[in-house]
Amino acid sequence: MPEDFDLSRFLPYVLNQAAEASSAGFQTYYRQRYGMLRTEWRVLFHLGRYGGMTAKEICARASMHKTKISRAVLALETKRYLLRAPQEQDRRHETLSLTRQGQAVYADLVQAAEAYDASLSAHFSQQEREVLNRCLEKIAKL
Amino acid sequence: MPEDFDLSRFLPYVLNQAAEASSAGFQTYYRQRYGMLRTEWRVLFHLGRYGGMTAKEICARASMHKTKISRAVLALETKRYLLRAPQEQDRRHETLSLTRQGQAVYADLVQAAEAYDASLSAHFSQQEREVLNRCLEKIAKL
DNA sequence: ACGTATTAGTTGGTTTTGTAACTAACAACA
DNA sequence: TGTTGTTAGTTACAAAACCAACTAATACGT
Repeated sequence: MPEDFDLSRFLPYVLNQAAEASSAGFQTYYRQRYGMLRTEWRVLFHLGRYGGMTAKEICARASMHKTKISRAVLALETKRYLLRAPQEQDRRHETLSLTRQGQAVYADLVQAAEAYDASLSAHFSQQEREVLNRCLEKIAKL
Repeated sequence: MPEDFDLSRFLPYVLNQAAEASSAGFQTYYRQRYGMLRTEWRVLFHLGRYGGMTAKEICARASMHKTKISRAVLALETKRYLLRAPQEQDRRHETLSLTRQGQAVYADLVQAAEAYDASLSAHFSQQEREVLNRCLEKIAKL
């Protein structure tokens, strides 16, 4: 029985392979160009897209652990891509927001991401792309 | 323009989220039960499924770096799940193969993987499952 | 007001990964 | 044979991820 188990049909395996392969190209871009890590561009994108929010909110949205976020925020702050502003009514919360420079980097990365995604999508039909997205979102929310 | 970029449509991002989410359940199983790491079960599965082969061949098939393999092989050897046999005509190559115990673990993990995959697949139609697999394999080979 | 419990975020120490340099075995060709 | 080049696999060191304990601010019950 075990003989016919096929790794290439085991969803967690294939998903990981695909995720790694698909990340490689974009990673090269933000690493070489801005010396950024995966967690860093993710935080940057959340702030760029949805505006100022706290680290906690990014945790929830991106489902990343708070220590990852904490370090990514520090790195982005050091690069002067974001600012922290402790909230008045509760100084434990700090609202994070992008600086001008951070916004510029975000804008550049967005266009790179769009171009990259387009080059990936070119391999699929409209319908495949829809099924793919629907399924992946469903899995991500498990 | 950057305002309408949607992370949840950026393939590398969603793929990573999905990959992580889908791996979690199975990971719990092999970690708790056998103290294994991701690279370790992958090596174990390659040997279990395709029989004895060298580290190099596993590298190629699984597209993992040789140092990862090297460490996983050491770990599996220490657990007495596999044996090394240097080839006579070229002692640089060593053929790796599972011990009885390794085969037993493999068999157990295969059934766990099958059950787990089935529980994931339950969320999708036959057709979705096919599209998904086809697309993922294509991406993995990029 | 005071002690206890929560919550946002950080820090420290260990584990895991990544990268580059290394060793050992072989090949090829003068 | 000896020199140079390649290849399989390992090791050492640096970068990054993981987890648990921590700090500081607030809330809540008494």
